[in-house]
Amino acid sequence: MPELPEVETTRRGVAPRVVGRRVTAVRVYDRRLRWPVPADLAKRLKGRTIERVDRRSKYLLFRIDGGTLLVHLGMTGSLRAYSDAPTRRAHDHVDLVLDDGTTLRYHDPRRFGAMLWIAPADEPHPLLRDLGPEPLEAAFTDEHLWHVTRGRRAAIKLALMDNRLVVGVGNIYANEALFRAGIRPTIAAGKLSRARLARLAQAVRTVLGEAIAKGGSTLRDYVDSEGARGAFQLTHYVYARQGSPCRVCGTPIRQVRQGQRSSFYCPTCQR
DNA sequence: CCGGACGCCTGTCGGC
DNA sequence: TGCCGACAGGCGTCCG
Repeated sequence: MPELPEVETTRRGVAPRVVGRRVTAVRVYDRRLRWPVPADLAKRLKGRTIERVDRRSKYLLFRIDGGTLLVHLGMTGSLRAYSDAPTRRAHDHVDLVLDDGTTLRYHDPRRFGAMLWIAPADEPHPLLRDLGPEPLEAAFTDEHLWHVTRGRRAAIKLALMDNRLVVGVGNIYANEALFRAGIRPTIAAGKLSRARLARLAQAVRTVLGEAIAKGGSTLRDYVDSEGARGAFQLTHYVYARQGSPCRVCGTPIRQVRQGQRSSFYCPTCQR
């Protein structure tokens, strides 16, 4: 589900609801996420204040005095802040209750997400240690993308989705960025010229930026911290549009498999 | 090191 | 109507 724009939208929605608040109760309904929710999570959090909410890649990092609560939304996860939480429904797994009565609820049908505690002694955490640059920060330069793709025979789309090269770009936005850059997803990364990679880096920035502005993409499950769906899916050029006419030239969009995932491209606009 | 495939899990959809 | 396989916003892990 959530790629960088959806996680960032969640962060922006959640932060003002939780920062400065003290955790008064923790309810774990189901510990069976990607890794078990720590048995002592309540002990770590209760009585502590949430000081900040950061994002690194697709991880949400709740900075709390004494450590960090790491939350990943996996494919189908969502975090919602309720002033008046309804009774627990199917796939609601964890509640954090705050001192003003707000309930921060983690919901995830497929349970590919995670909720972990990072103590200061665990830093740098293995999940965060080897991540590449943030695509919307200065470290993600044309030069960087060129450098890390030299000698790579893997397809450019798979390279874009490799978190060691650049983070946050999942299946939707990899496809959309490649369309905007006019690059076929199947081309070997190492064969692309500096100029084409510069165009791709720019496409990644603009696609992610526009998606954040529209609250992300909602295909099925994703909702933001207030329960609202994203709108960016309405402007997808290729993702899930196989057989439909390209919005630019009218050629039917093609679908292929790469690395067990679907790729979509316009055979005319992308070479 | 690199590249590719496999699970993890539930829900949905299309074909028979 | 029911059953069955394929597929879905991710990613750590294992294999060659």
